[in-house]
Amino acid sequence: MKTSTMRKEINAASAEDGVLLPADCSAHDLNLWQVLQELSQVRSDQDAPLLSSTEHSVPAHANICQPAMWYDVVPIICSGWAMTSVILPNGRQQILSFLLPGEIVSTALVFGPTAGRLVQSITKVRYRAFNRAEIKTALSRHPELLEKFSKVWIDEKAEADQMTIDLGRRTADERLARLILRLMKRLTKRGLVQGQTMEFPLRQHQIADATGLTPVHVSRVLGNFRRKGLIEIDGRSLTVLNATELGRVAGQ
Amino acid sequence: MKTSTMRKEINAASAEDGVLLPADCSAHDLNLWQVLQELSQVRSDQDAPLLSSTEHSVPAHANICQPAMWYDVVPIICSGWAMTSVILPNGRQQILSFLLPGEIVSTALVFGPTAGRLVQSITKVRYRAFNRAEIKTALSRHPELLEKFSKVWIDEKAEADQMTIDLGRRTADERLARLILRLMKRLTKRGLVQGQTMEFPLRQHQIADATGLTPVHVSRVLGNFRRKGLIEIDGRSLTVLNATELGRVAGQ
DNA sequence: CGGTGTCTTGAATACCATCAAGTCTTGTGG
DNA sequence: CCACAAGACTTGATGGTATTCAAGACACCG
Repeated sequence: MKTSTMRKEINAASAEDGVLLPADCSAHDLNLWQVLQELSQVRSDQDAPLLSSTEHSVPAHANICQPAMWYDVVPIICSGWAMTSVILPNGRQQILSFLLPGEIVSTALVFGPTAGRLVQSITKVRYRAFNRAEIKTALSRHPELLEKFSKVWIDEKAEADQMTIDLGRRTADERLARLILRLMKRLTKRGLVQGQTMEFPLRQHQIADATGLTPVHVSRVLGNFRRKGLIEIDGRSLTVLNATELGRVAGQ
Repeated sequence: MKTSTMRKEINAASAEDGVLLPADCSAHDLNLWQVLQELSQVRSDQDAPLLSSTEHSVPAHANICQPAMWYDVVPIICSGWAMTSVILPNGRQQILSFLLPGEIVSTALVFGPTAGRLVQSITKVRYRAFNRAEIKTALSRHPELLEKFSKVWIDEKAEADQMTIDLGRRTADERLARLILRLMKRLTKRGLVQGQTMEFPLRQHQIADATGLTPVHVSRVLGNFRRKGLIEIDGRSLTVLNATELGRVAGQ
């Protein structure tokens, strides 16, 4: 639960800038933002920042990183939704993860470039690009940063495992119910859920590419959910009307 | 096709100990074994080893780690095949990864226990259990160890991503062809493939649980592969007879 | 105002699952 | 050593879930 003052901040912020972290990304410790932010302000003897970074802003549906050019850069989402995906030669696409405010594109990216991955914005996105080499050296010098990274890594791995389980062993109904519930959980941690309502900027074809289904079938299943009174989708926001039943569909 | 001498070597090695790394796990640098091995032998001033570890041996189809007890231990496979999986309440099972000689169960395990995962041996397995706290401190003190870990981490992530793509966007034929080719690639790196033949101790129901299919359908597809002259399965070893065509089925 | 992208709905089809029976192997105890 | 049970694999018949193809409604945008 959160106070009404917080709600106001979020609404004010999202009005012009899409989804924002409260207090502009730095007021919680669930992600790397805080630590990196602090380290960016620590200065060495020569008065140079320990970690340099540049801020970028891209519109919705733009590329943040392309398969071809994998610079020496580690982007962290500041506001908005993004996603990482792979496009197969035959045109099929698989979304590997959705990236929410405060999340790093991939912890593996800190240690080396990744080939073939596409990182795209879903909403308008602001992100901060750190230098890989700098993060690497900071990581071996600051144990608390490594500690923080390992936590993110564990979360990332857990998410990936859930994805694998969903795709391998669950029905379409279960996958969609779980996607909704897991996104809500992640957004809740970041203070981005109001009651049972959250921003939900995903197109159905993106949901399909994340759950291994077709857009047509996603439409059918979500239609059923709506008719059964489980959820309500209104514009670009989603409300869970019957959380217990939705949890039952998701398999507890 | 395989020569008779090659087959003999494999058989000789596997006769008593299952699949072994050449020179007992320490002769290559693709995994953590080498580094951890060396660190185990480095001794501090008090003459205590830097990293302590205990060696274990379990028969085929035994539990190495259970969901309930996730000790402060990080196991690394020394010889044999193992797997990590999750069992859902309704009895369905999803295998998250196969573990080959030299591989760590999960890099995330170094930083904290993981709930709900099952690690089981497939063949007879020898593994070495390291202490988590010791690895953690060693990791922050020895940059080359962190460097090595990050490489393993990247590989692990790449494997997990491929798994997701396979389950989400590929047909049964593609999944099975790719599983075979990727296992062969990993075994080749470890010097465990002779020509086109490798040890292949997987049961079809395990292949099914890894690829999100049913055992029945795995049987059909593998039967087709055999009839088309793509592979040959003989006892517990697999030979790729037509690598180019199998690659084509896998989608390049 | 046409064009494009998104979503919905219907009908037919494909892929894989389920059910079921049977063979063969493996292991175990009499 | 053989008999028997249990597990592993194969194959056929049938069914269900999700895909594919197709058409139409609706909103948004230049």
